[in-house]
Order: sequence, then structure tokens, then C-alpha cells
Amino acid sequence: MSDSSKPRYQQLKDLIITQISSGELGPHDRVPSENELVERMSVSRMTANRALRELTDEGYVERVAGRGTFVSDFRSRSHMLEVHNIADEITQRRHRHTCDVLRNSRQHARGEIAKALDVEQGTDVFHLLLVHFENGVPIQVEDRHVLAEFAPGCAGQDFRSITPSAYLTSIAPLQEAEQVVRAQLPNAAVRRHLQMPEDEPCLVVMRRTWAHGRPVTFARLHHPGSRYELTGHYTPPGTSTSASGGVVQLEKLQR
Amino acid sequence: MSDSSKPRYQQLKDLIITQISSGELGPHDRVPSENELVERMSVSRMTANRALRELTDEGYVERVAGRGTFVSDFRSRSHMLEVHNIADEITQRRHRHTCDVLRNSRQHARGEIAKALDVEQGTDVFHLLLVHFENGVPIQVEDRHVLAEFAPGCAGQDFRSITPSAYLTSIAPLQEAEQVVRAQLPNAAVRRHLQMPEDEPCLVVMRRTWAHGRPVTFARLHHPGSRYELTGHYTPPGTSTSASGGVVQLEKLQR
DNA sequence: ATCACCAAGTTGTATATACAGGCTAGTCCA
DNA sequence: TGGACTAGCCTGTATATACAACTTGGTGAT
Repeated sequence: MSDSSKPRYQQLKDLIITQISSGELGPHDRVPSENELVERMSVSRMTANRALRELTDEGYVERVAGRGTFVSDFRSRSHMLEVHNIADEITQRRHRHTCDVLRNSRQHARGEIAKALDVEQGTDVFHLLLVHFENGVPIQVEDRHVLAEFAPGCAGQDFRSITPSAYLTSIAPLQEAEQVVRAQLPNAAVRRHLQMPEDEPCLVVMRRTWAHGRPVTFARLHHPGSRYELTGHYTPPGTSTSASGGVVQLEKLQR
Repeated sequence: MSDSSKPRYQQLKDLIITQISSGELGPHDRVPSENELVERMSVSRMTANRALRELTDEGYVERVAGRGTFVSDFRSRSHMLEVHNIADEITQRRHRHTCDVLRNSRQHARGEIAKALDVEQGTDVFHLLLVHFENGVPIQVEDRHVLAEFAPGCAGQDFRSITPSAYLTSIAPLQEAEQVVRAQLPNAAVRRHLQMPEDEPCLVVMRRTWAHGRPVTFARLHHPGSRYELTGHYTPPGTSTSASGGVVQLEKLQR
């Protein structure tokens, strides 16, 4: 971790990031001050300052002149930013998440699915169908296909306690995802699962996720239009917080 | 602009950003070196270094040790990323953009609008109603309110040639935007403007935009669900390009 | 008890200095 | 002519130092 080929300020950053992500330092905990880092890590104050300042820009910590540096709780939000795990979003709202598993079967990919996963027709995949509830109200139908080769353990997995997305990220880190958002009327089955009135549209998110350099799962997520919305925040390139071009962050998903 | 209350490094940044956005410095142009800034601006090299380094982090410039600092051409892409100007998106697809202006009137803000713009009930606003066409097919109904104080020239503006969003960004740069995406059935008027069948839902984007530190415009954008979708791309925090947490970029809007 | 004040610690900024390493153009030598 | 080398500029990093502004907690006077 503390690669001596890296610059000193980066080593300091890595050290603190490690402590934060390991939970050793939790939100609102105090981070060593610049002067403490000077003494304990044998660096100059400017180097400690740069490390802490960049951690601030990147949202890891917040600094208050006169008081100190504290672990930001934005990181957890940032994890929640993960559009991937609806269970986390719900529990973070202090609501109750439950889930029905309607299907968990091994199949041969064909048509649209094979194309989305970029594999031959007939390749082994798992087909998952789940309904997610927030405080007992159905909020998402998750219709997901996963490459069997990538996640052979799917068959024996109880997806009521660990959502598919959590399970998949535990196998390999997410590399990249591509998603499409649409407004669509649901078919009868989805409408029944979401307990929606006849003429209510769905907000549909289709997401394709990469790991090991190739697409490994394709999910179609239906949400009831009257109970769900996507909210985002746009920051132009130049502004204070670090930026990677004009960007819309999907922050929370609720209603 | 060069507010002397701002820190010196920020003044340097502002100076260079101004030159870039005014076109005085174009992509691949050379930016003054640290030593040139030291001499011409009477700052220490570390201050010049910080200014240029932060501009690098923010994507304005690229630096090559031994050669110099050069304006990045990522800015142009970043402008395309702008989710704001549907005319640009359409022409970028080499399609034909046209536009009907159904309304351009001065009103008193009330209810939801006053609340969204964070002003007193009765404050003067312009109410714009436009329909945008792609190759003659209606693709967006733009229902927008603008603070009259911010854009007094709205009344005389011909929004067929310059879209409201282009006009507004010409008045003052966009600072921040907040948006919500929903799936909703349109009312009769919107359905007629978009020439949609009876039971087709809309993808609705509601966007509030800040300039000079306060919200100046609120737009409700209706798109026909069968002809429009949002696509995005997700890159996890750790990967190559600078990162500000998990982020979904809204790239293009089409279908 | 309350208020005013001050000292210590913290961040924020700015400067001067130093050395390492990358890149380029020009020079010098064969 | 061609190739090796070097001087000079550039960025990247690191240190020591300094002053300003903010926050907190304690001290002392009222």
C-alpha cells in the first residue's frame, strides 16, 4: 500500500483513505491535524496540508479552520450514490427493505440478452426475478441476467438477505456500467407485482455492468412512476469541488 | 472578476479560466509557465504551481513535465455533455432542429414556481412554452420560468433561433443545476403538442438552474416515452480519470 | 455568575528555496 | 552528415518559514 515510489503526500492520502474505508475512522471522527502529521510522519506541514486539502477536494474529509479535520459522511452518501443497491438506499432512509425472490434459474441466453452480454446464443446465464419493497410497498421489479461463468454461486444464493447487486460486487468489483432510462407502460405481470393502477407508467432503468473487462450482468429495473423518481445534481467543470466534466450525479431515488 | 479578497492562487485560476472561456486561449494553446507567472504576476512559484495544478485536476489544462502547460480540449466535450441544449444535441446527430414558440409572456410567479425559484409570490418572471422538433417530429415540450430580473431581454428574444438555455447561458454562466426525472402521463395539452397516443407516458425532466448564486430558471421538460430515453455511463470512483464519487454522466438523449 | 479577554491550537495562504526528472534545441565531435 | 551530449526550460515534489483568521477553552475582572 505505502509504495515508496509514490510521492509522500500521496502516501499520506492513502494512509488516511485506508483508515476511513476500513472503518477505523468513521464519519465525524477527527483526522490527525497537520502538525500531528508533521511530527508523527516526519513530513513538512505543507506536505501534510496538500494531502489533507486534496482529501477535502475529493470529499473524504471536511476541514474547519480553528477546529480540525473530520471524516466526511459524504463518502457514505457517495457509496449510496451507487445506483446499484436499492436495499442500501432504502435502509439508509431508515425504511424497511424486504424482497421477494420470484425466480432464480439457470437458462440459455438468447436474443436481446445474449446481445447485451455480448456472448453467443445459448451461453449459460442465471435469470433472477425479484420484487423489492420499501416499508412493505413494492418499489422495484428487478429482472436480471448474470453470466453463469462469472457467478456460478447464484443458484445457492439467498437473495432475500443479500441483493444480487451486493452479491455480484462481492465477487468482483464493478468496473463500469451503462444505463438507459425510459418511461414505459408496464406489462400486466410487472403491473401486478408493483400493485400499480391500470394507466400508470413505469420509470425503467436498464443497466449493463462490466467486470473483468466484459459485461457480466444486465438488469431491467421497473419502478412505479408515482412512487419513484431519479434526482440528480449538476456541477459545471470549473467549480470548487473536484470535477470530471459536466456531470449529473444520481443522488437518491425515492418518493 | 479579479476580486482582491479572493486568494492569490484563485485569482490566477480565474484569470486563466476567463482567457479559456473567452476563446483567447484555445485547445492545445500554451498557458504561461510557472516561472512566467512568477515574473508577470508577482507571485511565488508555489502559488503559480497550485493554480496550474488545480486547473489540471479540474480538467482545464494538461501539463507535461519539460514541455509546458496546455489548454485541454476536454472542454468542448464537456459542453456537449450539457444536458441543457436540446438543439445542440439534435444538430450534433446531424438532424434538423426546429422549434415552435407557443408563449413568451411576463407573469407574476406564484405557488410552485415562486417556491422553486426561491422568491416572493408575485415576483416578475417570464413564462416560456416551446415545442422542439427533431426532423419535424416533436421531441420535447419546454415549459420554463425565468426570473425577469435575471434576463430582462427575454421579451424581445426570438427563441426559434436561439434556445432559451443557450440564451440564458449567454447572460451568465451556469453554476449549478438540480434535476428530477419522472415517468408521468402527460396532460391533454402536452400530449397534443407531442402528438402522442392516448396511453403513452412521458419522460419528464424538471430542472432548476443556478447563476450568481441563486436559482434563476425552472424548466419542466416533457418527452414522449416512445421516442426518447436518457442514457448514461457509470465509472467507479477509483478509475483513471479524476473522480468525485460514483457518478452517472448523462451523455446523450435520443431514440 | 457573567462577560471580556487572551492563549493555544488549527486551518488557509503565501513565499523562498531546493532538488529530481522530463523534454527540446542547439552544439560539438567524429 | 549524423549522432551523442549538454544547457536550459519545464513540471513535480518537498521543506522551512511566516502571517492571518478562526475556534475553543480557560483566566480573570466585574
